[in-house]
Amino acid sequence: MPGSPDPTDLAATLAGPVAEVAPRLLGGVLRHGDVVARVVEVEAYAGADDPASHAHRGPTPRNGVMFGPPGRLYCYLSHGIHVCANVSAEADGVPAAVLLRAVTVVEGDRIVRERRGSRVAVRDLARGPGRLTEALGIGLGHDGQDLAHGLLTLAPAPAQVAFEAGPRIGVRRAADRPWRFWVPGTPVSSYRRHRGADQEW
DNA sequence: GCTCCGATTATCT
DNA sequence: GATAATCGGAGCG
Repeated sequence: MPGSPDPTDLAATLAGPVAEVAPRLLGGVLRHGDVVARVVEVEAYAGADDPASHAHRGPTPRNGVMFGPPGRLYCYLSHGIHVCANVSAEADGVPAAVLLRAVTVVEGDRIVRERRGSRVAVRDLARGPGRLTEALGIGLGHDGQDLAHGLLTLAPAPAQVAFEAGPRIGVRRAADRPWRFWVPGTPVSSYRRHRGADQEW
């Protein structure tokens, strides 16, 4: 169907410059089996021009998905223990990804509780990239998965939701680049500057 | 090989 | 607010 692009087409939604398309994922629906959650916080990571990005120095075995087509899941292990989940962006061959930092659980609360613990505060169920993947049951085995079909999917919101922007959390380089986006009034991470963060911009 | 160091989190003061 | 835990990658020689 020619004309205006389908806003619910994940790959088309993510095909543009990552800092522009990242906030479009806010309000989107992330689903893994019976667990459904709404995306409320993301960060944009680009390629050679973004020194904070894994793809900054070119492709490696780990970051390969960032160089592939948009709409795939890029999973990596952080600090030896935490899995972080990203969605690849920009055209096939151009490295970029959107880090999923926080979601709010819409359905499947019981399953999430089994994974995260019954005593965890509601606001901490999936606030933070490591907690998010634990809550959704996302692991390194999901690296490279197409999020348009299957058990694990991401459906963009039909229309852009209101959002705010600020610097990315915990990055040493390009520390002032305002590439974190979140939905006001939802539980998101509190900002932490990296110790000895570079000046840039 | 070998070293350095996190796109984090839980726990402490 | 500050810091330890923890280990796979990336960078370098």
